[in-house]
Amino acid sequence: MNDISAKIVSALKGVLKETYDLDAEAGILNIEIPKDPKMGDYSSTCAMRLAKTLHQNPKMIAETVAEGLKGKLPEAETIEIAGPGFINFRMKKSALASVINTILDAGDSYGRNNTGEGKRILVEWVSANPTGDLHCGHARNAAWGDSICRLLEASGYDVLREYYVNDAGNQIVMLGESLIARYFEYFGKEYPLPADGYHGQDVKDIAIGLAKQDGDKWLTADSKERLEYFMTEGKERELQKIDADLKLYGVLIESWVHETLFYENNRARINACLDRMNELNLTYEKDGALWFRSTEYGDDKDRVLVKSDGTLSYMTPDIANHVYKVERGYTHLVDLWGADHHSYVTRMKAALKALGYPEGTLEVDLIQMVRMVDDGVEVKMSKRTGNAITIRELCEDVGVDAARWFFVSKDVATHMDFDMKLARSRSNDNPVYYAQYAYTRMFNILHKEGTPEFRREADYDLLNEEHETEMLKLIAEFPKIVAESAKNRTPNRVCNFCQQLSREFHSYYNSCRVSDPENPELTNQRLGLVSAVMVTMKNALDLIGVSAPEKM
RNA sequence: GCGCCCGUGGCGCAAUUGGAUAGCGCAUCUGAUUCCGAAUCAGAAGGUUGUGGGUUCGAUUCCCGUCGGGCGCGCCA
Repeated sequence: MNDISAKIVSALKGVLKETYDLDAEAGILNIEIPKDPKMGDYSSTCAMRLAKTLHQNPKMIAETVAEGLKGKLPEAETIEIAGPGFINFRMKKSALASVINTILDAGDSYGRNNTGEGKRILVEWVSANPTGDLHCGHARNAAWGDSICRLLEASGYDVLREYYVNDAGNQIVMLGESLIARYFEYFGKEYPLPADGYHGQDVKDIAIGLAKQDGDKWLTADSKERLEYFMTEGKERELQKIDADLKLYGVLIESWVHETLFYENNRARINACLDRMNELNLTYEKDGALWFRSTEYGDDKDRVLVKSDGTLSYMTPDIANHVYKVERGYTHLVDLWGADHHSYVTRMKAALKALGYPEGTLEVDLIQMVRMVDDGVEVKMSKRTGNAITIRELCEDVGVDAARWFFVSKDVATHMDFDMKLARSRSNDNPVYYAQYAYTRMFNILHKEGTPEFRREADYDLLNEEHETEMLKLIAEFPKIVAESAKNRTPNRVCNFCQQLSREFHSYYNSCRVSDPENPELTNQRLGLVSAVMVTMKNALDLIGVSAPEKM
């Protein structure tokens, strides 16, 4: 909500109270920008929304409300009724332009809002097994999650960015065995490489690194001790690479929670969960295994917690993981999982519900599959390594900005083809550059030799072009867009916003000259507008992890 | 078979969360640089929102059916 629409809302609220003795809720008073600017700058649908409760024709309500608004909204130039009961407001130019100073005062923090204040939210994402490099399937997850965190932070939430490291399962044993095999190979010795082990070049490289660092002492070492060592080293080195690749990709993780944490002290945290579940009569024994009665909480079958051989199913430590999040004071949990794990959502929600946490504690965004396509052909493997294309390769190939824009601009609920040829192209086909080019154009205007220095004004009354009005309305919407994108976790809307603002600006640039020596007054006001648009654009791009270049 | 997700111009995506004549890019056609960078702009053409019903002032959006595509239905992780 910006200053202007806030004023409209409060005026409407007052009138509804006076004439109908009605305390209208926020949803009813929602202010919109009409698609067609001819309708007005802002519009309210409250008359239509109230038709039922007031038992009146929406058009009549609209007329009554418009009548009541007379003299109460000095910022409005005209208030008109249209269609089935829209109330359309055309604002005075100076009222719309007041947002310029608001933005220039706020600077980097323009767009920040307090809609999430007091809410503690833990976002867990990426969470790939530390057994290999992150590939482009993870890249969609990583970009989306990071943008969600940026949006939540900008909206005042207390956010923790977390990565869950699956380092307790059999896959780490396989990693250790695979490394040992490659280590032996380096010294020309035989050691069986497990069939379901890791055969890629990346694992080989780690083994070679260890061989160079430690020499051949592990060839003859105690086998148990050796496996322990290669597992730990392998995991650590894989995690370092993952961390480095995420940083390269502009993704920040603050907290790494290892699955092994829950196994510490004889499974202390896991057993505490299991004890709680037993006490609540949520479990039973069958065929030598311990089961969770998840069907009583909406699942289609009961799930095994402790297998008949005494080891734990994947879910069990993960329940402890989620309990641990809540224990640290996070009341809202968000997980980003691959869509192939969708059945797991019901299971985990069931567990949390059964343990007594309120409904809605956990929300899961499922990320649909990505196909990498280059020039119309699906690319399954990287030519260089024989494995899936890694995030690092993707960044080197198409650039961080293009990669992140492409992944964030499409709703993760839809299947996606990532067009590498398009992402790579430095041409007008590529939507990233459209937005970035708008930014460099603005920068150029302001920093061109001979452009006078902008002086802040009390009133910007000369900005009468239609494009100017449209841009003012758009940049005024930005904090609302940030707030809603954070709440709904839809960073793709920020991409749309960047596109829209760029389009408006490019169009303006071609129809009006900003810097006009003949008219210093108008020039100064336009410089103010361009500065404000520039601040907004930079902040918007930052939310999706895309840079705002001054030169291209 | 059951469950979850997705169907919007030729292609890729939007649509202010139920609002007005469904928008944008690519591709196609026509134009625009003596002037802040043409990685740009202006215009034309292109649609029964997969399909059939329902809910209401109003549906791309919500509900039910149906068709098509993807994914999942382990004491794997």
